[in-house]
Amino acid sequence: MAKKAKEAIEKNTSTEERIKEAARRVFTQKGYAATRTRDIAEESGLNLALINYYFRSKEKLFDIIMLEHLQLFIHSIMGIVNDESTSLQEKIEILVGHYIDMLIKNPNIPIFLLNEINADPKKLIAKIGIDKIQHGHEPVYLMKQWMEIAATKKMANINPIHILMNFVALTIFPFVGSPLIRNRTGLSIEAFNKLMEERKKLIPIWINATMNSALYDNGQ
Amino acid sequence: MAKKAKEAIEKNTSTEERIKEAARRVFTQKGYAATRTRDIAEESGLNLALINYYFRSKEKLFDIIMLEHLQLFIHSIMGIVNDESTSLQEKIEILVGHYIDMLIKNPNIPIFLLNEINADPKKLIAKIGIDKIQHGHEPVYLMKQWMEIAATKKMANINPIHILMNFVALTIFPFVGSPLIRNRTGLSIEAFNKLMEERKKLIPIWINATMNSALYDNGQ
DNA sequence: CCTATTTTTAATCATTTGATTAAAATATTT
DNA sequence: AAATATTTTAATCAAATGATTAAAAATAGG
Repeated sequence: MAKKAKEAIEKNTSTEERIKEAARRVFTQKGYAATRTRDIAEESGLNLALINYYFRSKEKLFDIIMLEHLQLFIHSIMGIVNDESTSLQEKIEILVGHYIDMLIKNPNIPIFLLNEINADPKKLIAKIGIDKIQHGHEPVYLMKQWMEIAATKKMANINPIHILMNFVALTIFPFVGSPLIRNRTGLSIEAFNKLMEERKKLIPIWINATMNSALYDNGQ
Repeated sequence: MAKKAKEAIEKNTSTEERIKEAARRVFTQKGYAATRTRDIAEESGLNLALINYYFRSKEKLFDIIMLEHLQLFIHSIMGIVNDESTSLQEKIEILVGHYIDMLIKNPNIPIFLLNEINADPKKLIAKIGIDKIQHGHEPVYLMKQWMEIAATKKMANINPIHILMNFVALTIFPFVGSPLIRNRTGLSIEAFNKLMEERKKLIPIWINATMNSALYDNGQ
């Protein structure tokens, strides 16, 4: 372990970490199939053989990046959805804010994840058991609150999956469609991000509106 | 042109068409980078060399499929958005119905398109000029109607891009996230499609609700 | 400073993959 | 049916690509 100490000291620039950072950028941008190990070597400025020296194979390195991304998406919100001190409405506001902040920093993670999941759903589920993403299986407190409100008939008589889909769609889709949206509208990245900031406030209002509107419009 | 006549007769099963059909399936499922010309040969049950014989290269064949998909998405709705006999509200209902029907038949086209656009936005715009998708540049009638309603202050004081994003997100995103949604909820394809059918009616209501709700909630 | 260990490098390997070719098979024309 | 044109096949090529190796360089420990 000659270099272990050195790595610990200058952790930020250890060879292993530099490869991972480069791999994260390239894999996330281009996807697994379009990424060459040589792209990662070039992006990191390191020798090609070091990738296999540190990570054994392209696939093993990819799995690490994929797991990181999945955790960033799911693990990071567990504290929010299980917080017993916030209301459902507050949780929605906090979640939207959390995700939009994260997506402004990492705008191409959603399309990366969705594409890789689509490429081979079974393989991904099998390889990266949900256990590794979700810590434990405690029932999510958010769900409990949801059920309570649904029971009081304050919520419209529609499948809650619709509301969940709407939440995810309204929050994440703009980033998935960002290249197309920006091309068609001529928006700069800054202008686009400003719109996303606006959505932090708008989406919770919209979610509210959709839940209530269906209550009336659906009844007839 | 010895076989041209034969092709014309049994158009459905001409070699060229069989390759294109196989290519459509494989490219749409796996994307350009992950697709091997051998996959297409195997899927079509035809000899590998025939792909190059009929289409010169993998890339040329891919371009054809990509153009078809883009047209399916954009060209097919031109009649709807330019119809002067329908109201804005009616147009939204018709568009949602049109897209959901199309997406139930072709559920993995959106993730395919979004991924390829993301992979290299400039290349795609350059290669397949918008001209080929959009016939002419007549101002879309839907836009005119939109502006009129916006001018009468019937619409909330938010950037119309938000509403457009919401429309696309609510309609398309569930299909993009389908593998994940179905895995997490345990829904069968049939049950999932039934939910999508429900959304034909729900999304126009929601779009309406979001436009109006923001009017009030945003004012303070 | 010397030795052992770890890390890095350049060269190379074995497959994979897009594409080509020449011959065989099939269809069309006369 | 013979001659011609077209389509299909099997074999092969050249480049790209993931991975390995042996030697060189750098580092750590005594």
